[in-house]
Amino acid sequence: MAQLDTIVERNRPLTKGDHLYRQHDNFKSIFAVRSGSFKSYVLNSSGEGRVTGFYLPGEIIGLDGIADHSHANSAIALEHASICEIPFNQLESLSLQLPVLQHNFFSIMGAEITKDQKVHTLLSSYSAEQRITSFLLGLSSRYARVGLSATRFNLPMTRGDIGEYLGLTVETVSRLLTALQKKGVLAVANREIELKDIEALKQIVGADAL
Amino acid sequence: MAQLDTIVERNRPLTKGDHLYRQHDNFKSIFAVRSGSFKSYVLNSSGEGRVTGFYLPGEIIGLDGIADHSHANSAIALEHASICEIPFNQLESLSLQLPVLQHNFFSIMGAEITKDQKVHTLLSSYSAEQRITSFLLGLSSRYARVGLSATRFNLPMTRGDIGEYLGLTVETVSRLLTALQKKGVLAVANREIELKDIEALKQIVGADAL
DNA sequence: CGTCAGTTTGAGCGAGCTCAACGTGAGTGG
DNA sequence: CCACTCACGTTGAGCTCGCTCAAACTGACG
Repeated sequence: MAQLDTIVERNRPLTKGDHLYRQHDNFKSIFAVRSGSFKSYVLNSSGEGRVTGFYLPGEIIGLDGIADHSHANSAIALEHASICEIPFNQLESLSLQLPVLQHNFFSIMGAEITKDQKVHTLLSSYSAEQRITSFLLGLSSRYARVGLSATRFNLPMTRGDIGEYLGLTVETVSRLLTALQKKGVLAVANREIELKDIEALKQIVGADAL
Repeated sequence: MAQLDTIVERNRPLTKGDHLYRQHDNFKSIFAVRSGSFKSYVLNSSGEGRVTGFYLPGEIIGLDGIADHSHANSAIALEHASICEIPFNQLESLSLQLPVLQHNFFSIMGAEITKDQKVHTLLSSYSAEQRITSFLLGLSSRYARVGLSATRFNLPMTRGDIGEYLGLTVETVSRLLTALQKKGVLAVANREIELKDIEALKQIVGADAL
């Protein structure tokens, strides 16, 4: 892993609104989020965007460019953030020498595929309430994975971003957050959220959590 | 590529309803579809399934098991089918020796990720009519890729399967196929379909085709 | 302290779902 | 070869969840 370290470039910090790359950009590197958060999105012909993913510390962003050497999404910082840039061709070369690295990278891509398929199920069969709940539980465990609180965290994205990601409107997202708060299972004030009853939230999603 | 050939196992043919693997099965191999077609699906706790993908000749199935060495989906043959089985650990070993193979496999996984993200956009922002249309155009170009007709082909899956995949009910799928037929852009009889006006279909989906 | 993006709340509407009934064709057994 | 069956498909009628449109509120930042 020390060898991986040699090819990683620690880039300058990014600030809210900075693009990491844009749709159709030439693909050169993947990025590991060190701090802060990003969203990826696509623009349709009428100029409106759809959010395709959120990326938190410890997660990998940019895999959408591997297939055809050009990014399918744009990626933008949601707040102050820093990243590690990993040039893809160097990663490939090094993977030929380090079986563990190759194996890990296959796993990372496999995990992305599995995650996307779960989102597919979520979008094709869950109600609005289940989508929001599942989304919040997902954020919770992703924050927990990097040692942050699983019950109290900040939403780095807007209600609109959440809506685009989950296939809902801003209004629906807002209304449901209020409704869940009235149920007492969570408390939300602006971007700050506290999950007060994880078990109840899991029950809303159904036995099969995301 | 001749070396890849040495690790591929050409399995016995499968018939409609045969499982290639089941959810939670230990992951051992990925499969290339040689003929016929498959669907992958997950069962939720209440026993109902959601289709997560369709696999046609020339496509790779089983990538959902790479991440945690266990399949996230079940895969079942929709008709008589044959496959090539590629043991994954052998593929990994060989990839260490053949840079081209490693590169190609990264590309294949990257393509799967890009495809899944397009489905995400489809499910989160398209109307029922756009979903069906986009789905049919997708099938069309996938059949064309292996030398079959892009305008006339058989639907190997049921209306129910299509509905589960697209997040619609059987009734909606059926109604929309009838409606599209009345518009004159396609003709459908049972499983046989003819796309009569590809341009019109693309227009329904919008400028950004899937 | 004004501005503007983001958020909330309300009222009405409609796309797609639910429930129900009927049609159809491929496979099976007599 | 026909009758039966059962999964699959179609069509209709009514309802509901989430969308649309509209208006007001909040807070961050210049």
